[in-house]
Amino acid sequence: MSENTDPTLTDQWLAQLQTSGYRLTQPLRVIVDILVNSPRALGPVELYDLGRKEYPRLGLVTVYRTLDKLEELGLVQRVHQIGGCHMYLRATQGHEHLLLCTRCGQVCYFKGDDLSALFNATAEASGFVIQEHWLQLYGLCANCQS
Amino acid sequence: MSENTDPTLTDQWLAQLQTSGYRLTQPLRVIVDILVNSPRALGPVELYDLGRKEYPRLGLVTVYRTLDKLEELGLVQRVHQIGGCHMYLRATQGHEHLLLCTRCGQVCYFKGDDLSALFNATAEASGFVIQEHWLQLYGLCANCQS
DNA sequence: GCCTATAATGAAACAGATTTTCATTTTCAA
DNA sequence: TTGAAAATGAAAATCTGTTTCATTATAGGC
Ligand SMILES: [Mn+2]
Ligand SMILES: [Mn+2]
Ligand SMILES: [Zn+2]
Ligand SMILES: [Zn+2]
Repeated sequence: MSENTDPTLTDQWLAQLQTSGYRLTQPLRVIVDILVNSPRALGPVELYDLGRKEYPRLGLVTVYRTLDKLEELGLVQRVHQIGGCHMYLRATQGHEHLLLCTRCGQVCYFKGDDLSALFNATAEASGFVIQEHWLQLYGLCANCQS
Repeated sequence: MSENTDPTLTDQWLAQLQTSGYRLTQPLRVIVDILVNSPRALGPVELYDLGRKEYPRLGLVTVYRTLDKLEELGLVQRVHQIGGCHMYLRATQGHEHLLLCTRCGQVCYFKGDDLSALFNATAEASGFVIQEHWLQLYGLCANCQS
């Protein structure tokens, strides 16, 4: 196990996985522990490399399968990268959005956007019925500003 | 050439490509014409199939290379799909965002979001300097509501 | 604690998307 | 018109992600 700075959240995830009918295996525990404690989004291969430090015979296939389970349960979400494919990150809680550091990848969760006026105006102008919105901010974290 | 409903914009793109040092080839013209006139985002293979109707010996590699050029010049942008890889679309002009139909893919460009209050509050709370934002709305277009 | 049904794993093969290589063709400025 | 250089397209290579299947680990019943 790594330093496990947040055992409570790890346990919550494991409990939810078990409740949902999944078995708690060693590879699963390792992957959950890494994701819960990561300050930034991780790609499958990154997660695989980190995971093998804890559990050397981990397979990349298991990483993909575990990410699918966690995404299905809403515990992680995809973060789309500007260039290519996406990475995974602890999901936002309720109505939160992401603020990502463009230099180090540090992620910050925020809430408090009220876009209803914009939605109404846009719906009226376009004739669309608006169902969802997707908002993400980019910037420099406190560390990376120097 | 297809029906070419907007020759002016096609010409603008070609002029900008030429100014940037690119040669105006037949495959390039075909791809630009399709993208300028598309009402929805297209994937590379879709674009390839459409392109071959106009220019049968078009290669898929050329589609990829042309999309790179157009993206580099800011003429097209990627649209991230919920599941996997992205598609390409005429880029927004200035400060516009996208509203996409979840059923037929129809795209609508809109402007008028004022998120400055949110940016200020979030910057203060997080210590980040905010550089960019990414906002995309999803809904049902007028046609798809029935 | 031991046993067993079955879920989960990982190696290998497969599939799909994108990139690289390289010989040939096309563009465009002289 | 000509030729240097850019662009093209076929084929091979690379990278991601998925499927298959034999083996292993888990959880629940004893
Ligand atoms: Mn919101
Ligand atoms: Mn994406
Ligand atoms: Zn940073
Ligand atoms: Zn529609």
